[in-house]
Formats: sequence, structure tokens, C-alpha cells
Amino acid sequence: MKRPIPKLYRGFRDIFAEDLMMRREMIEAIRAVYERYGFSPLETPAIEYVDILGKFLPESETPEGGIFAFLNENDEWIALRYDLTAPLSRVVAQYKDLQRPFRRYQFGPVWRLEKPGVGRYREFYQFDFDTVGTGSLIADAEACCIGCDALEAVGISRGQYIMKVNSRKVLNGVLEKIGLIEWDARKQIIIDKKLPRCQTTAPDSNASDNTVNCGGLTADKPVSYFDVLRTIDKLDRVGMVGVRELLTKGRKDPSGDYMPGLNLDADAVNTIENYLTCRVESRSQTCDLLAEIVGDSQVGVEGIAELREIDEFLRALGYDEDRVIFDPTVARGLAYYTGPVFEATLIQQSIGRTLLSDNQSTNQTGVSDLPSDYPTGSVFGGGRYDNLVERFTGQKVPATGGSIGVDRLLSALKYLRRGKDRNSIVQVLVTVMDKRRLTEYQLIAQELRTAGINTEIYLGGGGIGRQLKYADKCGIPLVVIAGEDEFVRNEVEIKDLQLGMKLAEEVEERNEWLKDRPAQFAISRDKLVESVSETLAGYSLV
RNA sequence: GCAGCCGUAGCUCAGUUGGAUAGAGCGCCUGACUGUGGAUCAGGAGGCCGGUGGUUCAAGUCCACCCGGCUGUACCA
Repeated sequence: MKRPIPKLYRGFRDIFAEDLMMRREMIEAIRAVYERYGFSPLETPAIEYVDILGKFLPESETPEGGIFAFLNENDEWIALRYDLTAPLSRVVAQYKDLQRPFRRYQFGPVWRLEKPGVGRYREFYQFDFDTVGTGSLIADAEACCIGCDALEAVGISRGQYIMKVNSRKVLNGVLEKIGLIEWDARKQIIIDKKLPRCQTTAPDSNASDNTVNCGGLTADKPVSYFDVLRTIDKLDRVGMVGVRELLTKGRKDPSGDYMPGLNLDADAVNTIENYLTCRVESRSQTCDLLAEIVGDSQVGVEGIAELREIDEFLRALGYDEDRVIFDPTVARGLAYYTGPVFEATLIQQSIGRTLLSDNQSTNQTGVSDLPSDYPTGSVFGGGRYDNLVERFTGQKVPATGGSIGVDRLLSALKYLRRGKDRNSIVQVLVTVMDKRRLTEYQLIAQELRTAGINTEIYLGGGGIGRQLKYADKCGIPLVVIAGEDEFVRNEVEIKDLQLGMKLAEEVEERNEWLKDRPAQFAISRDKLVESVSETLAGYSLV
């Protein structure tokens, strides 16, 4: 008979108490910020119909890749949600009597069928807030403020993160300028003009099939708006030189993969480069520079006006350039964004390398390795998406919102707090010295529990040494000890393991260690709760 | 998807040019210590050497395929 092998499906993980406690604390802090801005909670199911998620391939009966999709008992395609925004637009479309603007927040897992990487999982958590039903740019400015406030609320201090804001409209303005798209102001939509592209093949490629490993880019396909966006999005990875190559002749990356270029002309590439590098510290000056690049493009002009308005709102509230900057390189993928977009990243220096000197493993060269969960990328992102609900109702419903990448933020926080004592959800362990007195031990525990103290009775085997070891390994700070002697005197012993651990550093002889019974004291039985509470109060709870 | 690297104990890894019962450190368990964590010491458990097929007198070691993992790249609503 075959036994099942205990193992996890790729990209999924078990999360234990330590991380869960930290996450819960973090979520609470963020929730408080969201609620302070007037957002209410919402919960939607994990599973939706695939067409609600908008994930059918064009002209196809089966869902696109990237999501966990299944056929249900009625042969309908259903799937695990891949974000919290699509379900939100379903809710808004479905419950027509919701008061708008509808403001809600939602925390929960989402699932994506992608290759897992460092800090990337197939099941991960998002914490979103959205305002649906207003075009007011205050909502966008507010979203940036909320992002900042939330990061600071969980302990990322000012200067350790930066909120970067851009506008899809400005980006579109640039693309219009180079002739890739046309803006229909009346319908507020983009007409993708798709530039023709010459045959370009990898210089040393002998393969006849150029569609392999080009991410949907083929040599003879026309260049679309999305291709350029995608390329811009790669700036932080391949650098300006790489972007230039990808926009023109193509690029071979260090692994040897060749990616065909977009074959844009020199003017277009120069315009894009100008655009990507035009940022200056002042937000309003950045707008001035953007205005020069965008020229008479109507979307571009519109986008800049929006940015200026956001700048004004932010300025009024004291969110200056030390926290929020305008950054033309922010593209936010290909998402549904239609206006302002924003993302917050952690400043690597403050959170990464400089903190790694002590406890990290070293590789063969003796150089300190970055830990496997080293935080990269953005921890918060969002933007305006004015036509997501339209899919359901045909009506434009303006919306904007943001999302915190809970897992990434958590791993960053683990860094900042690393080195702190491990703590357990259990505050007191009641040891069992005399099995005939079990009832007494239960009463002790009960008393502590009634007082709101998390208490565990030791239920394993072994003597007192074993029990203390257990408490120690589990990170339980306090132990209550009572045996025959104590019962006779109507006392209990309280042992402070955390304090004891500190004292132990100076003790070498075991006899000495035993004799002193460090950090242990007897109290009368009726002072139990009082005394335990006092000792626990000595610990910082964070 | 594509490319490169790697699979030996719970973890990190040794394992000679193919050669007998498969090794270490850490961790885990039991004890020394009368009713006390840490330290120290002694002992113990734990391996289809990722799988299958081949080459060979002989395979952890060589070859092929498969599976799994890591890294880069692509996709990422």
C-alpha cells in the first residue's frame, strides 16, 4: 500500500504562529488606517465564474492561463480569484442600490498559477481599498496618503519608503506623440494604431520559429501600445540601455535569451528616453518638463493637469517630496488603469544590505548572501480604473484604489524587527509536578484564563526539566510551578524564563545555575493572577 | 514557455580515479544533575544516496530518460 508523502504543492506554503501573529498585527494596523479614511469592510468568495474575472481567451471556450480554473458540476468554468478588484466590480455591478461612492476594504488570499519565485507565491494575500463611483482626484490623492499612512502605521518609517506617482494619461500622451496611439477624447478611449515592424531575427538564431521564448512578441507582428508599455516597465531590470535596445534592435540578456526589438525609429526612442529620464525632485517642475515632452497631445495635457491637481491636494495635507514623488517610469504593468497610478517601494538601503551584517549565512566566496525572502519590488500599488465596471453594466463607473502586498511587506517587517525575542501566543505554562493534583493545576490555569492570560497546561510526558525545556523551546515567557511543597505552604512558584535566559549568560557551573533558581520566586496562592499580570506587564507586547 | 545549475539523514553538506557494513556538524530523543531551561559530558534514533532503465565483476559515483528544486528570462489581469 502506498503511503502519501507529506509535501506541499509548488508555490504554496504553511504559515506558522510567529509569522501569523506578526501578520495579524500588521493587518490590524492597516485596517485602522483604512477605517480612519472611511472605508468599510467587505468579503467576497474565493471562487468566481471565470467570465466575471474576465479571463476567457478571445474566441475560445477555455480560460486563459495564469489562473486556477475548473469545470463545475454544470460544466461551467469557475476559478479562484486572482485579485480583489474584479470581484469588487462584480459586487458594484450586481448590487445596484449600493450608495456611491462605494468605499470598501478587503483582506484575503488570491491565487495565481504562475511560476513562484523569491517572495512570490501562488497563494498570497492582498489588502485592498477602493473608492467606486467618483472621478474626483481627491480619491487618488487620498489613496497615496493612505498608502503612506499604512506603511508608517506598520513601522516603516518615513525615508524608508517612497510613494511614486505617475499618470497613464501622460504615458499615453507620449505614445500618441510618437504616433503609436490616437486618443479619442469624446469616448475617452485609446485607438491602438500598431506600427508595422520589419522582420527582425536574432543575429545568431538558426531557429526558424521566432515565436519561441519571445513572450508573445514575434518578429513580424505589428508593434502595439502594450509592447511599449511592457518595455518601459522593464526599466528597473534592464536599465535605460536595455530599454533602448528593446525599443529598437532587440536585446540579448545575460542568460543568452534573445528578445526581438520593437524597431521604433530614432525620434520615437529619443522621445521615450526623454520622458523616462525627465524627473526632478519637485513635483510641479516634473510636470513642467512632462508638458514639454507631451506637447499638444490631448491625453498628455489632460494627464498633466490631473497630476498638478493631485500635487496640490498632497501639498495641502503635508505629503511632500520626502514621501510622494512624481515618477514617469512607473507603468504598473498592463492593468486596467486609466489615469493616475502609484506604487510605493521600500528604500533598499534602509531595509536591505546594511542590516545584514550579523546573522546571515555566507556563500563560498565569503560574501554575505541576501536572504531568500529579501524584499524586492513594490509593497503597495494602485491607480484609477474608470472602465472596469463597464464590462458588466455598459456604464462608465469611475473608480480608484490601492492594494498592499501583504507578504512582501511582512518579509520586510521581519527584517526591521529581526533580533527581537521570539514570542509565543501562550503567555504562561502551568507545569504538572504531581499527577494527583491535576484538578489544582486546572484551577490555576482557569484562574489565569479568566483574567485574560493565555495559559497552557503541560500535557506531555516527562519531569519538570522536560517541561521547562518545552516552555523554553516554545518561547513561552512564564512558567507556574507547584509541587507538594508549594501546596502545603499554599504557594506557587513563578519562573520568568526570559529573564532567566539573560541571567544564564553569566553562569557556567550547573550547580550554581540550579542553586540560584534564577528569575524564580514563590508567592502565596491567592496572589497568583496579580503577580503573573505584573510580570507579564514588564514585557513589551509588540 | 525557454535556458543554465542542482537532487546523499529533519537542516547544512562531505563522500577519493567507480570498490566492501553510507559520514560529519547542527537539530531531535534518552540519561548524568534528588523538583528546574542554558552550558558540559555520555549514549541513541533517523538514509530505496529523487525515480526508472542501461553500462560494468562492481554504481551514491558513468550514460539516457523522467520527476522534483533553484536561478535567470518571458508572461503576470
